[in-house]
Amino acid sequence: MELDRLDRDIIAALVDDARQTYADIGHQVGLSASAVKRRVDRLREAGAITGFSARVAPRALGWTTEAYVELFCQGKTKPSDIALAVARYPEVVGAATITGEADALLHIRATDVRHVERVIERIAAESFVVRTKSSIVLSRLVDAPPGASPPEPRNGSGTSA
Amino acid sequence: MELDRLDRDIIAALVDDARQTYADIGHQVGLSASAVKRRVDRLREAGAITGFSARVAPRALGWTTEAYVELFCQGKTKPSDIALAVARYPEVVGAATITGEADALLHIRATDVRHVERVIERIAAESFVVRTKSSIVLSRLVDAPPGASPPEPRNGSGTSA
DNA sequence: ACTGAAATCCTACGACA
DNA sequence: TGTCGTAGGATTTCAGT
Repeated sequence: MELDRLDRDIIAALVDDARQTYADIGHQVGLSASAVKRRVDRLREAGAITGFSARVAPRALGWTTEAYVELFCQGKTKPSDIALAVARYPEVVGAATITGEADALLHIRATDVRHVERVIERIAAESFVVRTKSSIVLSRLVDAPPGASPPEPRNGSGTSA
Repeated sequence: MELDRLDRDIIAALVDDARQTYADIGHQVGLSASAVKRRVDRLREAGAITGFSARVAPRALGWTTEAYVELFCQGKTKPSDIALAVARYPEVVGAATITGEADALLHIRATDVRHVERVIERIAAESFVVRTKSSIVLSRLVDAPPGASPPEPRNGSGTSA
């Protein structure tokens, strides 16, 4: 699907605040309320906007600790095997297969360091896991909503500075 | 602040769909619409809910490639230095200082591998950066909304399986 | 075909019990 | 906390460009 700058502006506005009125968004991007709604509906149908979600402070819910865990797996472990296994852990909030020495990288949220340890212990016990290498997060520096900025790969890197 | 199960259920409902009506949420958790609104207002004021955001499919916006980059910094680099530096890059959607060999881990989203390369090149040129070690994401396995699940560290790890 | 405007329905929000 | 009443937004329809 093709997105013009109006669509991008609307998405940016909705990422910033998903409960804004269509009139407000229209005022920001220079459109009428119904025009905005039409485009939003189209963006949802096209799959560009997958839904609307509350932004939650993990700390307020008790998730005070996070960690990244590299997974080293047996020879021919399928990504889907890893996906199925780690999806069972609510503490695993992110996972991806990656290039490099490790096969996968997990992002874990837990209530404390002891909790992290328990989860890693369990994951390390999965049949396909050979070894793990974990890093506890000391302080989070950036936590940006995904896709808030426009990807215009004209010449530079997208950064004006 | 203290959160009871009703609050958690409301948050879960809002994470699932932030544009639900208060009446719908109330129906799910067993409360009236205005009671739900009162709690939501309280949760926002307390900082448990920080806002409402549209969930966007990065691919639809052109972010087809992501990578994780470990940063090795000079002796006494402050976390705030790293934060200020990487915050200038819209491609850096996540960053944290971590334990282990590396000092920080960056999460980067870009339009293609070439774009990733350019960003890493620039970040590597930052004064405090000694070395970088990057991993391109092959496939994303899990991408959970933060804090969707309840942290009840009773005995196990939170996982029933 | 896409936009702006009007009409109807429904939700949010405050007051009261 | 639940119920009620009102103001305002959401959604549909219609006309214009």
